[in-house]
Amino acid sequence: MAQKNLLKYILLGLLENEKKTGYDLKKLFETEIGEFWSAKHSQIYLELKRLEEQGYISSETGLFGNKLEKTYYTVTDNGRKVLNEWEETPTGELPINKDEFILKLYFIHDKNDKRIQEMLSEQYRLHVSKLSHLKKRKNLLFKDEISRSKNYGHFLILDLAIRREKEYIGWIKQYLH
Amino acid sequence: MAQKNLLKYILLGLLENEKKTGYDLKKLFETEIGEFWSAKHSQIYLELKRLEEQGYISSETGLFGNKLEKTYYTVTDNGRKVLNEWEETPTGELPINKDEFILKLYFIHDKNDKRIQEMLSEQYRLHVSKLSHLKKRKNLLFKDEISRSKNYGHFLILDLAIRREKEYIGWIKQYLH
DNA sequence: GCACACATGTAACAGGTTACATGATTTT
DNA sequence: AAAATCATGTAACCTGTTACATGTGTGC
Repeated sequence: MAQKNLLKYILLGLLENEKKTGYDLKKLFETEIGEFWSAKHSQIYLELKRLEEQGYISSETGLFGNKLEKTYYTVTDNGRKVLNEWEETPTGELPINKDEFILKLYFIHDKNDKRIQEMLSEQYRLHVSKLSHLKKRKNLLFKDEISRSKNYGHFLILDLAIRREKEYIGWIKQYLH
Repeated sequence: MAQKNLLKYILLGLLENEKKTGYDLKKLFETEIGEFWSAKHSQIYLELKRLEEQGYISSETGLFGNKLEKTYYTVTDNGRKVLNEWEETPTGELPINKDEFILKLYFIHDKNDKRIQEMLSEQYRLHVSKLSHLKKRKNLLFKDEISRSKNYGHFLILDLAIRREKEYIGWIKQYLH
């Protein structure tokens, strides 16, 4: 995936309702966003620079709370415009989920190859652990109806992620003996 | 995803049992492999060159069947070695599935935002169509037990893909009104 | 004869990771 | 005092896409 620059929209989306520093954004990628997107700080800081040059965000540097020097970014009207345009554009074309485990499995031809069971066990561990993590997130963030209504999109994708993990685990169980 | 060079192993894996041309490989990415990986011919031809330089594959150019000039590639012993090493290495770390639709949804906060239903309908169409395609593939390739045993890994991942699409559709239905 | 599939390549560029760098503040 | 976290950046490099480029064989 080398060309669509979706990071741009993620940053605009994250800055939409609240000014944030590059570091704040970086941390979001380690938690919340990390479940469905990744980006390193090096890329984030560069992209922020570029977005500012393009006039989609504006920055404000200074000593906030008299401590470290920070640079806060806010979305401009122009930025809000491109974000909305993106949100309204139909996505089309399902993405290909590049999964190394799937790939390895594809190249194992023999039903009785011992590696299949080893690989399935490893995946079982990983997916059970991921499911547990996702469930905790859901409980933490979306206990009540109000929190769901406030961040409905996030609730929906978390729900999808959980269903997906359950299904994945069901599949593994079917073939793991 | 810019560094693991998994294409290398895909090419080795595809060449393992049968010599193929760059064009043959390209076509595989348009069908079979295309369901879980993508690569353009420009990248394939370059990677083949590199793999040959590194001694993992060898080539044979000529007029096969007295028609077009083609270059066939075969895996060397060295290539087979690195392929096996990769297959035996535990994959670890679940991949992040970068999905633009998921991303857009994440940034829609209001439960009653009309765009949610539009997006869900679009995804419904896409996933129903994908599911139908996958089912056809399964019927075509894995009708009987023998074909399953011969390409068991492929059968497994096709089965997973089908379950995944069904689950995805179930999720959409739950929230689409 | 024309369109399409076969067949192979190169070049420019964009997106993303790793590594290099630096310094302040907070926690142990 | 040391370690961890906060905070921001640059440079080298690799992967992968898009576009450019060229020529042959086959089916209509």
